[in-house]
Amino acid sequence: MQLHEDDLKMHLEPISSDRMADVVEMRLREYFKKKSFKPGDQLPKEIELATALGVSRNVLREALSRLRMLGLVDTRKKRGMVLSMPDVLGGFQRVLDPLIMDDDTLQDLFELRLVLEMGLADILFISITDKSLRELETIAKNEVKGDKPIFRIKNEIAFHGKLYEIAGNKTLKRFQGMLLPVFEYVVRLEKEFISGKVTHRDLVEILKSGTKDDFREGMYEHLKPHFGRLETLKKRPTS
Amino acid sequence: MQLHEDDLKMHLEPISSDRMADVVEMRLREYFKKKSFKPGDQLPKEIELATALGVSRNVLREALSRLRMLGLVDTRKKRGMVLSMPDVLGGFQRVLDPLIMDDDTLQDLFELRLVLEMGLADILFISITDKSLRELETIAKNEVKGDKPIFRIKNEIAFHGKLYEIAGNKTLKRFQGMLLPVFEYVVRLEKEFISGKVTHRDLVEILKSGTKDDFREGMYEHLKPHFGRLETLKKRPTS
DNA sequence: TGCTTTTATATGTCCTACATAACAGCTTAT
DNA sequence: ATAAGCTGTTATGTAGGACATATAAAAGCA
Repeated sequence: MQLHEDDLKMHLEPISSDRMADVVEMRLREYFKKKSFKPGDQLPKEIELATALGVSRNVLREALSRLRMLGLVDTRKKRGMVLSMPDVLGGFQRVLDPLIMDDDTLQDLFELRLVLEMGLADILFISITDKSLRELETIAKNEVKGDKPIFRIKNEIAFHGKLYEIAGNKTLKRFQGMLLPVFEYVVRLEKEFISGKVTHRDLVEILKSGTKDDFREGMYEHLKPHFGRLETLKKRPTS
Repeated sequence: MQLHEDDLKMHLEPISSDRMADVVEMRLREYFKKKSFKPGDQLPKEIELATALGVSRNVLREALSRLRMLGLVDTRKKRGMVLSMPDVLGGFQRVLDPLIMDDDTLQDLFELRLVLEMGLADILFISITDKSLRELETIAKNEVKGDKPIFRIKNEIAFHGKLYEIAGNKTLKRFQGMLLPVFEYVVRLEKEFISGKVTHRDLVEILKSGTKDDFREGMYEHLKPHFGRLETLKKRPTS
């Protein structure tokens, strides 16, 4: 039944949600694509677009405002509009508030973080250098111990963020940084934080002299409490 | 010189990009948070918000249009506005066009997909059942062989998508589905596609009787050409 | 009480007007 | 002749009013 519903949603989009701005936004995006505009290219003026689409400048501007928000178009007075390179994570960031997400999505993002951490190993081992390893070690050794959540979050962001940085992937680093608060939120919902047996310092040691598989195993142990939680959750049919 | 520029960017944010709609959007989001509105809660009327913020209804509506796009607010005539649960991936999806991304981001997303595939193993092994394994096998066995890219993409989406489905993570499945076209775009840019030695059917066999580590190794081999490409890319300083 | 009609109201759309920034072309001073 | 300054043009940014439309709530009716 659930699958059937999803299938319906996939093929049958809700008909005209009655908002012109929605349609205009879509049409504009299609237009840009069809004309294969590239970043930097000049776009027609507002009035031209509005009349061409048969809507008021007002509605057009509502749609443009969206595209501007996403960084897809850039507008300056007199100079007109140009297509530009959007920030891929911008739209994601604006919506990532744990308080306004449904539980399933919250759970999905929780798992997403685990997937990222576990999957990072391969790229990490390709990119790591002695220098970056030393920097990581410094971070791990400077960690402030204490039960206070603020410290733990700071440590987590610093250490794991550094891992992504070493992997040389700015987008991934930002992504993970955005995901962490959600992750912490879920953890705190459930129960008191139980730390894994493998610490950040242990992970550094593994990186120094261990293999890729060792690291994966270490990371798994580091995240073990969370995986444990998953196991009890996934086995029994949710909702 | 490049580093100097980055340093400047870090400390000197561009001053007020001058658009009221940007400010209003931010202020509204702050307001919702401060009042700790939850999905379903009624929001003030447009006019009230506009006068409170000291802007025209026009500007306010531009900001609201953005929030509506993200699914953050829902508006109906007469009924007013209510806060609602946004689609976390909606904003991401709207921006995911390989043609308008810079090369670094493209590369980052390419790697992201690899990370996801490699990191999925743990959750996969927690969630997999006999039934889903049979379904996966059916997909792998029905694959149409042929050099045509269309078939390859379809197979990839079907098979790997099923993996995420088995993992029981709808968000992740959607996410991966959105990432795949970007991935394929990068692959096709580089050179002719070289298939890994481990096929989808092999992966199914591993899932049947192998361990988690076996599966990871298999997946790595399946994606080997891409990892190989990464290695040559990451070793030499990129730009 | 239960159904229908009316009314009030908040959003959706359009229009006009003017402010503002930036470019282009001209003028002027050295 | 070149550089500096002035001026008009132009496209976006903002404001405010007007009306359409859907719909919740109230009033009217059986």
